[in-house]
Amino acid sequence: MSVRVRFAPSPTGLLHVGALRTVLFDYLFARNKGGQLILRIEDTDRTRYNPESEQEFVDTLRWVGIQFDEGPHVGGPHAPYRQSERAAEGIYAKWIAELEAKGHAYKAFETSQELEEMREFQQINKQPLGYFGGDWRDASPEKVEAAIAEGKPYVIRQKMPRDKKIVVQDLIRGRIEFDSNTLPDPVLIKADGMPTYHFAAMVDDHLMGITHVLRGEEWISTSPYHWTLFEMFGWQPPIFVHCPVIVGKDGKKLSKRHGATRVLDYMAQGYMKGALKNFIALIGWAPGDDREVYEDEQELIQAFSIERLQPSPGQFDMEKLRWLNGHRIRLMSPEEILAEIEGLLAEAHTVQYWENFVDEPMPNQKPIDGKEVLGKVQFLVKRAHEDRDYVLKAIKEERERVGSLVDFGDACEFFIVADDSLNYDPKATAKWFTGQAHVPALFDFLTACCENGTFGADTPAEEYENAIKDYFASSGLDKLGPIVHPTRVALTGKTVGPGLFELMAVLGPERIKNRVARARTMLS
RNA sequence: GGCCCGGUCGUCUAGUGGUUAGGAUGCCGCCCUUUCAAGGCGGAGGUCGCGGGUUCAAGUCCCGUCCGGGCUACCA
Repeated sequence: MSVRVRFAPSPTGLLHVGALRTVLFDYLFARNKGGQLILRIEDTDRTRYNPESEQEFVDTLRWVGIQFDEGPHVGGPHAPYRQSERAAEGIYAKWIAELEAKGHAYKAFETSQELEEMREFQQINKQPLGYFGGDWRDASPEKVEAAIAEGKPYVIRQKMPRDKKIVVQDLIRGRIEFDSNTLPDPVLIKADGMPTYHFAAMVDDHLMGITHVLRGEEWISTSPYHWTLFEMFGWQPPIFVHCPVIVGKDGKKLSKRHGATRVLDYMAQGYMKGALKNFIALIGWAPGDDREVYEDEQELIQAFSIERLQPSPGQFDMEKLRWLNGHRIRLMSPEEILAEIEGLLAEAHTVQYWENFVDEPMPNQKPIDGKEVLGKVQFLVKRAHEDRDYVLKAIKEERERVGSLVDFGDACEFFIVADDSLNYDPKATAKWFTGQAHVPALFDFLTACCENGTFGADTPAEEYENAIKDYFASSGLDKLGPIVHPTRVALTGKTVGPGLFELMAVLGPERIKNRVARARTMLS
């Protein structure tokens, strides 16, 4: 039988990295097995429903490049794929009626206040918490009829078996045993007529022919309800796969204080979908050999095996993500990198993210100005429209020292900025300009080279190197540093960056001349 | 409290009775070099949560224990 898996988010908020990992596993598994991936929207809780949420899922999944074979936006043989719409079609009503007829479900008429009091009583008397039958599990038909006739609101509960060992099979943990006497009767249909997750998800999983249910491990404790529901209907249960959670640096569930949790925020920060997916797949899964870089997604799909999922929770290590992202950038051509940066800026969320960015600066770090970060990347793209070849050369030189796409904004800035608005780092000028007697002559030499054609428009880096080393030989200096460093500061305003000769070849004589002239005015 | 799940270098992990416990990241050093990186090479870092057992042999099997986490809603 063909593998069918589903991603079934509840549209209550944003799509975070934990959920991404679950869909990723769904996706990798489905593609590896040549099966189908289904999107189902679990919008049965009207109180928590967030109308923008579904769009968030669609945007995020589109960005990461996970496509569904069936779902609300692509249709399919089991439509509709939103549970609110399925409820309206009477799907759940039909199946709950069958369950009641079989005696596996019953109506319960307690008010929420009565349930509250019951819980308090249980707490005080150290009894197991939960609804184990109350007045209604074994109520006579007449009593139930009377309550209905009175118009009392009710829920429908699952009549859990008693004195029974319930064994749930989990693919990565094996048998999980529960004593049915510790399991209260869960609500299947709420007073508003809507099904709970426990009911709707299982009915749909069966109806949609789902073979493997991948979900977070927080569902383990409710899995015996789900398992027995399948037994009550006489349906073949799917294979349950409870994925471990992703936690933050302190071992607690990943939250805002660990950094971004929203998947789209990683996009905005310049992490590429391929790197993110590669990284996230490796939390809780490993191929078994020592491989961990998958440049080609097809290879990741091929390597993926659901049996190799791990049961223990994993931490989200930003440093490693950054490394993987940078590694991937280095594998790309400047053209590909520029295209990625342009694509990134075309995403509305990127702009929104940086414009509203509020940094929580670490103890002794200067805060990040989101608008400045964005501005630099936007400037890079703007300059790319004006002079694409030039910007590509700058990207090529800076490719070695970035961890994310947005880093190029700052890294390439000195290349693309107008000569008269280049920023000079005061510490750099203080170190290499002031009190350096040989620097004026050096600047004269550089200017002369620009004017006499030694530095031409197409002069390669090696010739810049030869010219400067010749000058060094005749200068009487014993180290190349005093020549190279002031030149670097004059041309870039910084002490760090690409190789001097390479960056000179990119800048060309015009810019070199202008910048040296400006630097000269800063000599004191 | 009850019921479940988990526990190998800081982190992600390999490992299914016999390995000097391997790889990656991060950290440190060396090489390269005009700087910062990148890259190459090397190093430190693990009494496999702890305690018992089984066995000639245990990270691997069994029991206990501790710690962490989840659930205990008419939320998912």
